[in-house]
Amino acid sequence: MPFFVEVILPLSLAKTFTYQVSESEFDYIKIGMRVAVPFGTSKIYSALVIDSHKNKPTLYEAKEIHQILDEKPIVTKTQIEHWKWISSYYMCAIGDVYRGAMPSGLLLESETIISQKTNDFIDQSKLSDDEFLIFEALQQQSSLKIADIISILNKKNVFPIIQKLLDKNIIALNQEIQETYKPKLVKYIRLNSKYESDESLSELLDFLKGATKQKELVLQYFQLKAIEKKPISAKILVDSANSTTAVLKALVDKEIFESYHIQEDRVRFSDNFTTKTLRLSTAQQNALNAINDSFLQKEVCLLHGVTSSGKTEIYIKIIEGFLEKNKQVLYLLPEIALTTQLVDRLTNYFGNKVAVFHSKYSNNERIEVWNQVNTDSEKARIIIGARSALFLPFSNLGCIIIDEEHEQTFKQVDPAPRYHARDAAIILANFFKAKVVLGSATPSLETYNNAVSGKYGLVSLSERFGNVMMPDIELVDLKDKYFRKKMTGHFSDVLIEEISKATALGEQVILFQNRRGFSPLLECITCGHIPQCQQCDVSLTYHKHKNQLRCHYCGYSIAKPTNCHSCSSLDLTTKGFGTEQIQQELISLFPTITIGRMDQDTTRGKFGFEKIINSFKNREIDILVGTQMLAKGLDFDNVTLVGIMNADNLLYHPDFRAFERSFQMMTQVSGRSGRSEKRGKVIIQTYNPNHNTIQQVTKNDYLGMYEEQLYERRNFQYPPFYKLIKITLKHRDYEKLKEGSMWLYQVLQHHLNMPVLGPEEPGISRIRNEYIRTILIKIPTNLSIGATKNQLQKMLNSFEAVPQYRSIKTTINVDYY
DNA sequence: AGCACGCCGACT
DNA sequence: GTCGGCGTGCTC
Repeated sequence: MPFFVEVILPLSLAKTFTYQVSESEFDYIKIGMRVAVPFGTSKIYSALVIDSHKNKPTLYEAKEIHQILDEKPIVTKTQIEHWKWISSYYMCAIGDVYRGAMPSGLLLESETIISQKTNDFIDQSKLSDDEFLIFEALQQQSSLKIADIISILNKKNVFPIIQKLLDKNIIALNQEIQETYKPKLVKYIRLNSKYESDESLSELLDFLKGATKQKELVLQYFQLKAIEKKPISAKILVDSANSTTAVLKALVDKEIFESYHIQEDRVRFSDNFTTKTLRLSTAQQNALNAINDSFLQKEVCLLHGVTSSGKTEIYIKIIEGFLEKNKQVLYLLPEIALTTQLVDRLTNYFGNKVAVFHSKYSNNERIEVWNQVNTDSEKARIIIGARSALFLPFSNLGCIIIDEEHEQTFKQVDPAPRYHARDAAIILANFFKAKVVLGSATPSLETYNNAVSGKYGLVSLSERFGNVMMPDIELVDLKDKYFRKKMTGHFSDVLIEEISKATALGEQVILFQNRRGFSPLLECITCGHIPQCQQCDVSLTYHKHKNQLRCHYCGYSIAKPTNCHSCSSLDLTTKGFGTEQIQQELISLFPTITIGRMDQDTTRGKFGFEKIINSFKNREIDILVGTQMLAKGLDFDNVTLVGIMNADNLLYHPDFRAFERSFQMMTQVSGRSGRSEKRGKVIIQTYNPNHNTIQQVTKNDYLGMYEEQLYERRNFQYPPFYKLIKITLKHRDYEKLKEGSMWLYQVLQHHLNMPVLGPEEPGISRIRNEYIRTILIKIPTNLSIGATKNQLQKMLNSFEAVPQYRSIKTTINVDYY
């Protein structure tokens, strides 16, 4: 009787595939193990087994698997269920989820290995130059990879030459699947047992009389041995004796020392932690109790605590509670750069139970954390990570903490799966009956709405830790300042004065300039008016090449006005200025002060971000100019002044979330100010000091912002009242794309009983020679989302069945942010 | 996603 | 007459 397994391939394919296995393989294979399988003519992939059965496929002959790659499952059944949810909810292939979820080191792809076939005489004169080069290379190394051949020949297409060599029977091809993970082995040194007695020891030292360096090393070994009583690693021995590996090797060769290896974890934190008792303030304790109470009835609880209210301490106490129940805890952060700060705090309290997982870790490091979580190891009870940590093989998850819940970086944009880590985490928690804490000083509207409606618990913390006062926010009216010539570049007199005062006292300053200030908006210099879209409640963007203003959402456009629609002034300008310019101006204003800049240009590289943060923390930098990165939960205790250079750049953004985000950004940046006794100051420069959102920031009025924006969202048909699905179409041929997207739009528009917008030409309408169009579908929450997605999928399928349009690539973004 | 198959233009 | 361009369709 034949035996079969169903597998997922790490490709963007929606189907699972069936392979044949032997009976003994069938008995051995468990769901969640990887198998290497041949796929297509020449590829081997590491597929994941999600089922095994005895039903012979009727329509095709199943191929046999190549080999089994695991001894035990490395993916849990819960994970597979979770992946299925993601693939269905976010409308992507299950293979995409598999590929996105696994550390790349566990997703092996075959590589073609070229080796020499015979040792028979080969008539080299019959080889072409290229063929000879390969032949010659094979004399030196027994095997070559395709990439090697490409570099040897310095050609892109090497397959014809390989084919010729194959025909001439000179080479053979093999597919090899390589395990890339290598355990880290540390070399240790011990004394050969024959020198253990005292008399042989003095003999030894006598023997080494002439070799001073070697004798020193042996003596150092005894010293270390006396203090440490632990195995001594080769590195420590050599370093502490100030010796060299050559000396050590000589001793090993003489059989005085022996070397041996121990496998070690790559990622370790010191285990000498001080068990600090953590005392919560009354407010914190109350919040903690309230969260625990809410967990009795609800799965998810929102902790809405103002900036600097000490949310982390509350998280620590919650984690402690779940650790006592022997549960795993997942702690998600929006930004990798924030992990370092948090890891320090958590290891201080919990010691070596903390593991970190994110994409900047090396392959080997990620696989180790994966394995530790898979075995529910003591070393990985608390996992800190960015959104991808969600995919670890938890078996015993008790709680997920999502800090800075409102951050949009939790939503993956590209590639598929385009999931939102917060929403996917809540689903994951459901599988485990685990609890979720969402934390933020400025919750997303969706989350706050869920909390207010009673779906989630809601706990508020409205005072800052240690009775630190909320910063004093002062508005500067740019219109007035420009009019009265009180501006120096982009700095108002007030801001300059406050900067001088703070720096004179040795205090630090943060200046915030939104990077996106570069997006071209038409702004009136006289009154600050920026033209808005009539239908979408967003700013119009200026398109230079067409000389018009456009809305990115509905495609509405007008010719570029010659005078301001609000005050009729002729002084219109396309606005946008960046951090670099601010830095330049600062240098000329304050030549003696050290100025740092933090944006995407300066934080490149693995530790770029940390380097800037640390030098600011160490007070090597007096003024830090930066972009939104500054808004993300960083603690600086010496900052007393925060300046927001131009709030209007934030506000007038072609995005329905612009006001919500502006509020979040300004509130978060303001929160960096005055984190110790002295009350912090915030200066917001704006053309619109009376704008509702700015007023709400000034008064720290989250609720006011929430209610106003909720009203707008209802009016303009946006989340949380409507679910958004964005379809992106791409093609090299402009006309074909235009026709195709219109075809799809009309079909959707005709069959879906809901708003369908587009097909819109986005601001960046061509990327890598491909034109882009987008269609936005708004699903009212009272309609079935699942049914709509099914309908949508059917229409996309029929779109792909139209011969002219099938070459148009479509991507679907569910819950488009 | 990759890779083979198949049908039309620019070279030996 | 062939090499090679990319449109089309399939992969268990």
